[in-house]
Amino acid sequence: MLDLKFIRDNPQIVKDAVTAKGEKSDIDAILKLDIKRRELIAEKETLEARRNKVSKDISLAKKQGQDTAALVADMRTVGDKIDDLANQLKIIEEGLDNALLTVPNIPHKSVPIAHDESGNVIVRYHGEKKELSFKPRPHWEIGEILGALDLAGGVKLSGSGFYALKGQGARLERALIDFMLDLHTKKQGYTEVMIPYMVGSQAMRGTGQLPKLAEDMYKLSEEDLYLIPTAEVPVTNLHAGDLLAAEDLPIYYCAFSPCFRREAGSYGKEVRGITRVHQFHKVEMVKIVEPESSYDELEKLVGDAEEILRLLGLHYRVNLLCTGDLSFSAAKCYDLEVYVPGMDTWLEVSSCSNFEAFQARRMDLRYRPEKGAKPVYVHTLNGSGLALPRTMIAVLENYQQRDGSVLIPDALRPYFDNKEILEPI
RNA sequence: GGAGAGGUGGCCGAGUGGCCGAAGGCAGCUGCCUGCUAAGCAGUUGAUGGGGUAACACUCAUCCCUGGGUUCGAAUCCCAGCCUCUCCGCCA
Repeated sequence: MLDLKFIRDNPQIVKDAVTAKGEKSDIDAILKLDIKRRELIAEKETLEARRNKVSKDISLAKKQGQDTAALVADMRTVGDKIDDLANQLKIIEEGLDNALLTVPNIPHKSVPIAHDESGNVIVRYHGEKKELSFKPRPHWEIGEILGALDLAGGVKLSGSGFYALKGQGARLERALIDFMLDLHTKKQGYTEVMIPYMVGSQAMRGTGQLPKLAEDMYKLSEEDLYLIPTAEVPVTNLHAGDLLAAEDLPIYYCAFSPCFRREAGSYGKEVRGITRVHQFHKVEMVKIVEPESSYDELEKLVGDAEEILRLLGLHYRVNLLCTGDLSFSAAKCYDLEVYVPGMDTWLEVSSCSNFEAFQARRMDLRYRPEKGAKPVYVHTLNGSGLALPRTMIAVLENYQQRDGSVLIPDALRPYFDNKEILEPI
């Protein structure tokens, strides 16, 4: 959510941002509502001031035994008018709030302006494609050979878009999770948290999933609860409504969680295997920082995610998203994409974003820069570190051998009983 | 799920339907004082929104869990909901 005052003072900047992100949001309507709102406030408060004064007069007059019937009757009509104005104001403010929730965040100056993903900029590559002396298999074939992946089992249980891991596959995922969490907590300074996997609509609104992405989430019919699409939601909202002290910042959290996504409207090319599924695991990093440092923190965050890929020996690239590809809430975002030879494509395994004060304002998360100073909204960031299915794909497809066995990356072996290789079963 | 208690400022905590934005304490800030530190003394310190200002100042309104209601007037009375705690039941 943007500051209403900012929109009032910089309507053109906001309109440009709406256009650049390809969103629909009627800024002029917001400005009109804002004017109407302030008119109503002025009118209502004038009457309230009068009522407050006269009510005191009534109190005094009564003590002196004077007749107050006329004043009371008068105030009754004033009270009715105030109620009427309050009702009008409520309607206007509800409209205004709803409209404000549809205004996207403004892209940072360093974000390239373009309509679609063709405007994204690859800022760097790491490593290079593995030279394989045979035709690489896609991960679903490797998973079959290893007895690691049970696609049919997932479908049987829950329908398309669900899968099961078995044996070496399940074990490999557990090793990856442990490896990532250890790196974040022991080396990179993150505090591990475990959080609920269902959250209320207010939390979803806080991080910006609602109202826009309601169709992409699973919702319980009996309660006001949604299954989380990412740990970003509960972890960031842990501090919703808080007023933090300067020395509390920066806060670095990491969390392992399942993620649930309806992927409404997605179709086609990615249905094979486990690149796009309704439920998957992810390790997520969340940062709550002071505004001045948030862009430095974003670069560090990307570096922390990259470190995982480097330690796993994977070939990847860093993609700076252009305005048209940037999500609703983000001001700037880098995607990490890893090369997978079996599918011969780049897979997005991490998305690292700076939301500036956009989420903080929605969830009312502030801090006091120094003693006695006014509270200020913090900046929030998050990044995957990493999404598990695609990391699995990357390991399987990049470390596969001619016979279908898969070498375990060195960094992972301590987390996998010092095993070196996954053998066909 | 059943029975009771309670939800007040950064934190703890008092509160009679009208001089309550709210006592008191802690923490914070500003002075003073003690050769450091601790203690002590005096003063000061809420948020949000409107108006106002170059910016302050100033000013008005709202806010005592949330939402309704009663009243000229509600932190205070009534209703509903949410949450916390204690006891009981059930349970991985």
